[in-house]
Amino acid sequence: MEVYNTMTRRKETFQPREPGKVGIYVCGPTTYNYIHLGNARPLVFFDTVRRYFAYKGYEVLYIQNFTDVDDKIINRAAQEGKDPLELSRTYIDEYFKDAGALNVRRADQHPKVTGHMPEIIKMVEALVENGSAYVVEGDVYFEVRKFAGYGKLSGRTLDDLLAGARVEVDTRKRDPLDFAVWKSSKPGEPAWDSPWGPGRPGWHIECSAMSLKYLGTSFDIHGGGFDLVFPHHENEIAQSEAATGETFVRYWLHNGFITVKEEKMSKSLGNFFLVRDILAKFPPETVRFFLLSTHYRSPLDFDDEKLAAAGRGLERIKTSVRLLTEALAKKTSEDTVAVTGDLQTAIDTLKASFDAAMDDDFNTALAIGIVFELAREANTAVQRLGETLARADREVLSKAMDVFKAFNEVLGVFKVDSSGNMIIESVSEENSGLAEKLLSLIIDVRQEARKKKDWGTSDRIRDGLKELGIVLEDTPQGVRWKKQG
RNA sequence: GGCGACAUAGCCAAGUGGUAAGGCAGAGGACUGCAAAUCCUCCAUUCCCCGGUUCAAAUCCGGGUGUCGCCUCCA
Repeated sequence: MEVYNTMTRRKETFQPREPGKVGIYVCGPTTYNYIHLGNARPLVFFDTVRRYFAYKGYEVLYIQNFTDVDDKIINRAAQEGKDPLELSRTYIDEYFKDAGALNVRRADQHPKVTGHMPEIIKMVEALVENGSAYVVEGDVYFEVRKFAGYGKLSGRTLDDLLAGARVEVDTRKRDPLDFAVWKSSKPGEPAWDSPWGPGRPGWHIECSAMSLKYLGTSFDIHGGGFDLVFPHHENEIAQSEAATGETFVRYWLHNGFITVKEEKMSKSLGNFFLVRDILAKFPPETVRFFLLSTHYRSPLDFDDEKLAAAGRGLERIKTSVRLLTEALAKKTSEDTVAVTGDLQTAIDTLKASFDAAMDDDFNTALAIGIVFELAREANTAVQRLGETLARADREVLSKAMDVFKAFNEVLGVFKVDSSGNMIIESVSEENSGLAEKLLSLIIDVRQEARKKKDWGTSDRIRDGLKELGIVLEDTPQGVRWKKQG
């Protein structure tokens, strides 16, 4: 398995710290707003990474934090006249709603800054004690010149960084690039007691303290968006390695940006789209599918048209799963002549290709191409079937279904019900019972009209239902209906 | 100013030396009462431009052009 490591800027063979196990830490959101699509990309991507490791048989420990104390939260709370900690609690709840809709599994732990003050303070103390950090009037700064490797992740030297620096001059700092690991608090701000007086952690230190707590030193994978490379991850490395004397992380993975009209989607540009607003217009499967349809390190341009095109593609895959389900519901015949031989041959090849694609730095775009090929092979096979199903064919089709399920286990596009089947219909409302009965009544009436070749009535019903989002398909086996994807 | 990434059909997109995956859209055909769905066929002699290396380059090297990003909060 090969992964692209930002630290070395090339693909490397993945070798876990401990065989058969993988520890992953992903930087989660600072909770002062609903998440936007740019935030959703790393969530969905790293959820897929985690799923793939599990699929490969690894024991995965997956940690994603919430930064729930921070200047941005404090400012936002002040604007709204709310308590900062209350504000972040609210957005953490909302985060889980959006992430859950996108079928992102909960991490094994979701540590919060507020729950880890002792660990953070202890780490700051260690940095002060060994001379990596210094105290000024209740603030504690990390001294970048004391850490020889500073800049190794972002590939820049201190002088490079200084040359273009737009940092405000703070005469209390020994170097303009020194950064706060502990900040003294102003009256009214959330504060915790520390050896340096009341204050709160600087940005960066929480991820170091929490990842080390749950994963230990030299853990396997640390992930996040490319914009975290500098300064966030660079500073995490400096702090962590200065404190522990050991390599912080083995592999650094960073996802590219979502763009809008080719420009980065970001809060400061104001061109962001909230996940919940997008979900009001598109099914969550489509959004997840769209996010995975491009390699994670490439930029992904968002607009409604592109999302709609992704949705139409996804419809093909849904249809194929539906056709397979219907075929498997047929009665078994004693026929010994199998007609699905080609599918049989294709399955193993496609499965191997899928794994190879994912093994190559999580190439979900290629992997999705393979899912489409499986769909075509399965559709072709299903088309050759008669009224009943030979045993051999049943075996092949159910194997094909299993492969679809395995692919979905990794990509996570469709939610899965309690018996492990993919949920491909977006129906299942509470009152769907009545709705379905009404629908089947209407379909019966239409069938009677069709028998009488009353095409006027028949088409009027079909067109009318289409306007309501119900698509009817007349097949030799009867009428099939589905909700418009 | 410093550093870096990318440039493949109408659109999206994979492909790091061996002769252009896949999807959307489009055209034709099979099937259908008509549709829809599905299947089949077609849709880049060519991968931003110019040089070079090589038997062979979208893929490597040099130069150019363009777009984007980081250096400040951001996923």
